[in-house]
Amino acid sequence: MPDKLSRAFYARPALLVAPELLGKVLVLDEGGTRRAGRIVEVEAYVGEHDLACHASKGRTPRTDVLFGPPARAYVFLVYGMHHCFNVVTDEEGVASACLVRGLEPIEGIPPHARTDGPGKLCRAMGITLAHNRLELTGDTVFLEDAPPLTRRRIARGPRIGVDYAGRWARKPYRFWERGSRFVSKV
DNA sequence: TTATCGATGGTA
DNA sequence: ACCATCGATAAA
Repeated sequence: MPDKLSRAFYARPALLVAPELLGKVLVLDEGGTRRAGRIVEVEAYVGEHDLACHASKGRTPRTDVLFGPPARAYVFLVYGMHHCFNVVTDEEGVASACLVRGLEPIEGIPPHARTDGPGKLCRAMGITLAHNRLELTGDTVFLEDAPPLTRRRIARGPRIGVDYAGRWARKPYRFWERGSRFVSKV
């Protein structure tokens, strides 16, 4: 049984955590059901000054969890129907997170469910607002350790869907496993 | 109390 | 290219 990622793993800058998340295993364990997938695509949202980060709108009931301690889930709803799952990173007070955008199914995911996109993977895993703010050091939602990807297997580019964020939209804060078919289509 | 707007995805 | 659909947010 692999180790659960500790608080210390998350308590670092999002840009450092993001590429290291590749290859790690996201697990949802509820009511006797265990669903798991290997992370193949992530984006870093680095703080209040990052105009693409929800925290740039200030500390509100929604963004509060981003300002809190690391190792918590940040789940939000976009377009009224799609959930997106993030892990909160860095020290308490630094409102940063990593968005998981692609998963390679490992366990408990329905055979035809797709996991190549932030909304799709949440549907496949059964992640909803009910999981928002949960401690990733707990036993319901967490990440399991796995060997890091070699640098040559990691590709990097601008984040998706944040064109409104000006120069922040162009920063290469998206990381994915080169060649994986579970990376979101754009 | 009401209006605006998405860190998307499915269909055409 | 269009649009479904709803919570958060800001304006009124």
